[in-house]
Order: sequence, then structure tokens, then C-alpha cells
Amino acid sequence: MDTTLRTERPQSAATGPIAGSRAATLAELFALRGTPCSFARNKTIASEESPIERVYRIERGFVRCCSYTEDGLRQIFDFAGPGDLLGFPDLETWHFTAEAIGPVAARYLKPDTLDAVLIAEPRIAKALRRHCVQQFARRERHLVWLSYLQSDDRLQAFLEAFARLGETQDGFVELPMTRKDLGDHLGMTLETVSRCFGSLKRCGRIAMEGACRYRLGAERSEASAA
Amino acid sequence: MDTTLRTERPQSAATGPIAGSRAATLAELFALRGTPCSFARNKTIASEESPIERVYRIERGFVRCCSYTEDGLRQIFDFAGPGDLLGFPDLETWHFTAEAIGPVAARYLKPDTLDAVLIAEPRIAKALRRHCVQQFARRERHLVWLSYLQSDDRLQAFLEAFARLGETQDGFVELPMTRKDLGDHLGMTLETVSRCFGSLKRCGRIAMEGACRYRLGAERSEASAA
DNA sequence: CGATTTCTTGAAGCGGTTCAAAGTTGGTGG
DNA sequence: CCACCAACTTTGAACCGCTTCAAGAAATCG
Repeated sequence: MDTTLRTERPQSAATGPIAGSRAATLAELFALRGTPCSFARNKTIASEESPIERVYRIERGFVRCCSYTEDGLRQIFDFAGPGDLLGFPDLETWHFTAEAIGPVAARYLKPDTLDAVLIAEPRIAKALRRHCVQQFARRERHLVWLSYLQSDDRLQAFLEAFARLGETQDGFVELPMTRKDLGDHLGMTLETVSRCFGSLKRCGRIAMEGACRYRLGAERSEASAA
Repeated sequence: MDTTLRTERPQSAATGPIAGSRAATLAELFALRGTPCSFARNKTIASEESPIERVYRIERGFVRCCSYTEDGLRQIFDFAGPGDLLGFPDLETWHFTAEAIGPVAARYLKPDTLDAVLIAEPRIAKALRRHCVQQFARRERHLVWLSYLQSDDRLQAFLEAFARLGETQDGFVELPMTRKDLGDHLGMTLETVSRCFGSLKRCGRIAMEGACRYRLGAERSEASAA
């Protein structure tokens, strides 16, 4: 029900269980045995239907998890960020396409490696099951948004959920994705997304700084214009 | 990507691996060690947010997996049928409500029991992970329906998917749920669902027998009325 | 600096909702 | 067996929110 499906963020390096060669959490496992890699803006990290040869954990940047219909429409299921996992060791093929929104840094493991760890280390196996089912719950929340919220509230629900993982020091959150991306995520056109930003601003439900930085709640710095 | 997330249906009882006390599949495990139980029409099997004390496998009947918003609206995520699992051993609480649409027969295991099996029997652990991730893919398919299909096609997509698990000898499929249930699943009102049945019938995309039995494709028995 | 991409805003049209009423089905009891 | 009732389904007409198409503004990049 909550959005904290990211595995723990701050992982204070070499102290603690990492000292031994046996990792106890997914974060440790990738830090210890993962191979670093990176992707440029708009590069495809994995394609729907292609075999899963690597399971990634994102370290920096954001990724679009999406699917294309035969007529070229795109449904974005999720924006994955630092700490998120991409791919499951038990599936043969990717069930979505993953694309780097901006520059992305990640680490990966081979499914075979992960498989072996899952048998040897029940805590990791459990963590992976929980990760999977939490992603699952996230999709269900998304379904509720699409069914029962109108565009304004849909955008606000997204902004509230996203704020929990992108916040900066001054309370503003940076959006890495375009209006089109948001539209493809929220089931509306980019024009409607833009209009919704306008109306949320006008109602004082958010404050904006340029097109890509927002803060929740009524504006505090600027005069509350009617 | 496909809809066969049901675990294998025909489970020819006591022959094969069942003879030993060690089950190799989820179906066997529930057959061997599950406790039978049943629910009357419209009874709640599990409530959102309540602790998961049993993990069910449905044997007969259909179940609504849904969530209620604070203003009483209902989103049905899935209609679970024979062979489907309800609940995950690794979560503390149900992330949806499960209600019997008609009479339901099931078997259940305690999460602790299942947990122990998962450690002892990697094949079952893998099967459970696959089950979870397949349900997951199902939610994603559902998201695509809601975002990009209009009502007619949305209903047809559902009817096609549902046909794979409810078929009867004469090619007709029986719908256990009401128009309201369908509407709450497909993100439309019950009136729109009814109108869509009408238009699919008129276009010859389905044939109906009463309000609750349908067959895909153009009608063969009746004259193809313009 | 111009060129390209992204974002914003406007006006017309359509699909689905809402509200209302009539038709259908199945179950219960006289 | 039929009358009645409740629940469900179908159909109609007016209305509203979002899309579509179009043009202009702002930001980004070589």
C-alpha cells in the first residue's frame, strides 16, 4: 500500500555484513557482486520479449518501464529510480521495455548467479519476493488512479507519490520526464497534462519553478494570487 | 504475456509425485497439505489491510479481487478462478479484498507452513515467484486496456482473455459476474458495459445466449442479421 | 543566432457518464 | 401454477471531460 518499494537507499559501504563475502540484503548483494554499467539518455536498457540476461539495480538516474502497442502507443507502467530493481531471475523474457530517461548508472547480476543466491540465502529470496509483490501493489494503485481519478487528481496523486523519492533540499522536486511521458503514464494526452499542471497551480495545490520543478501544497514563497 | 497464470488445471490425483509426502508443484502442495474450505455467494474471503493468515488456492467458483476507495467506489483488479492463488506468504497484510462471486470451494495453507516449504523445496519457491510475476504481468496488461482501448474493445479484450478459462462444451462461456462487476473491472459504468455488449453483438463480434453466456466471433447458429 | 524540441493555450467534437425509465430474470409464497 | 417482488439488464437523452487539431511561446542545443 505504500510506495517504499525501493530497497534501502543509504548503504554505508564497507562496514557491517558486507565485510564477509555473504550479502544479506539485495542492496548489499548488488554492491558486492554486481557489475557496474551505464546508459545514455533515451537508450534502451531492455526490450519487451527479449531474454532476460541481466537483472539490474539502478544507482543513479531514472528509467521508463513501458510497453508499446502495435499502433505505436506507449503505456508507461513505472518510472524506476535509484534503488529499484529491473528484471526478475525467474522469467525467460522481459515483460516490458526499459529505457533511460536521462543518464543512468546501474549494476547488474546474471540470473544464474541470482538463482544460486536465492537457494543459498533465504533472506535474499524473501526480499526478492517482497520486492516483486510490492511492485505488484504499485500496479494496482496505478489501476485505481486510471479508473477513478479525473485528470487533475490523477496528476496530483502521481506528484505526491513521486515526491517521496525525488525531493531536493529546498522542498522542490525535479521531474526527469517530459509531459508526453507523464501522459503515457497517466493515460491522458500531453496537452491535458499541461492543462492539469496549470489548474493545480491556479488552485494552489502545487507550486512550480519552470516546467520541471514542483513543490506540493500551497505556495509559500510567492503571493497566493487568486 | 499470456494469461495462463493459473497453475496446471487437471491434477490426476494420487498417482505420480503425490505418492511421496513431498510435493513438487503448488497444485500438489495444496492438494496434499491444504485444508478445504468454502464460501457462500458474496461472502468476503479476505479484507484489504487485514493480516494474511491463510494462503488460498481456489478449486471451484470465482472470486473478485478488489479495492474500495474512501468514497465507496470499487476497482476490481482480477477475477480469480479455479487454480488461482490468493495471498502471498511474505506479506503481512492483504493488499486487496477478496469476495466470492458465487459459491467458492478452496484449500488453504498457513503462511508459516508455506514459508518452510519454500526453503526446503526450491522448485516450489520458483513456482511461487513465477506465479507472482505472472499476476504482475496481468496487471500491466490491464493497465494497457484501461489506457488505450475504448469501451467496446476493452470489453472484447476482457471477453477474449476470460474465454480461455471458462469455456463449456458448446463453445459458449458463462460469465459469473454482473454488469456492475465488469464495469468496476474495466473502468466504465454498468450502462456502458451493457451498451458495449449490444454493439459487439450487432457487429457480430460476439454471440450471446441470455445476458450471461457468450461466444467469440461471428454467430454461426443464428442468421447473420444486418 | 537560428533550428529543433518541448510546453502552453484555444476551440470544436466525441465518447462515456449521469439520470431516468422500461424490460427481463429468478426466486418466494399464496 | 401464477402473482409478486427484488435484483439485474437494457435503452434513451442531455451533459461534461478529455481528445483532437492547430497555433503560438519557451526552452535547449548546435
